[in-house]
Amino acid sequence: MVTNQHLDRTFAALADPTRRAILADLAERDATVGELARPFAVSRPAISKHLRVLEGAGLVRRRRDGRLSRCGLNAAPMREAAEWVERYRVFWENQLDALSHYLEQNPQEKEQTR
Amino acid sequence: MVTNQHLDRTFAALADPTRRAILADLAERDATVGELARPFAVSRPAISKHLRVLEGAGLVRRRRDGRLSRCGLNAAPMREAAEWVERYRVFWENQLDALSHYLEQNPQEKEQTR
DNA sequence: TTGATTGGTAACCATATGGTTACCAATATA
DNA sequence: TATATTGGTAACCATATGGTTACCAATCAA
Repeated sequence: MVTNQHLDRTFAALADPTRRAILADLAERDATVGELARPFAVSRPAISKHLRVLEGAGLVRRRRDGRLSRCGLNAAPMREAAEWVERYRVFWENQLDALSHYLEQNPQEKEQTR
Repeated sequence: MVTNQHLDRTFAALADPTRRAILADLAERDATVGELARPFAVSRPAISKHLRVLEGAGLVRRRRDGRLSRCGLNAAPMREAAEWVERYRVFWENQLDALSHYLEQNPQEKEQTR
């Protein structure tokens, strides 16, 4: 496998609803871990783990500020994920189930891979 | 949690490199399970499991044709995923990441090294 | 009809994930 | 200084994931 672990981690991070909600929060303002945890019915260690996953994917940056941990969004890794998915847009827009149709229109793009 | 299980399953399906490679294959042509398994150094049951995950996410359709199982791409579920990620484009395009956010709100700390 | 091909299921294994409670370290504050 | 707040770690648990081998059912072909 040619593993693109960046992409693995980004998609995996986005696969959890709590983590997507955390990212949505951070898109509006930086926040402390406590502020991020408040809306959720889970313990702080659980949020801490989610933040570690998000940090591992590079989507969140944490910096200690006194006893507070301030978190901020870093959307940069999403770019690659967006680009990966974008290549399939032609399929969902034109109801093309297989590339036979696609190749009729774009024979030069045959080498497209992950 | 407001769980969007569609999105959960789509992102989770995309988080595995073998599954992304299968989708890339299917973007070029419909294929049987055996054809899909050939490039990979894993057993057919493993591919079968990956296909079940992809089917569960609605990304692959399987239909039995004699003793062959023909698989086809259905990119439709990627649309929602693409839309979700798209909302963050402004962040990765304008470098509105955690650090610049933070510095906008805390200009006195600009001279700190990282 | 016999045998090879295709692909699915069963059972199992190791590891990862997402959650918990209990506790600890550091920091701010009365 | 004593205490409350913040958030991290440790240990544990249940379940999911990704892989294996062994086997089975169906179908195609000699």
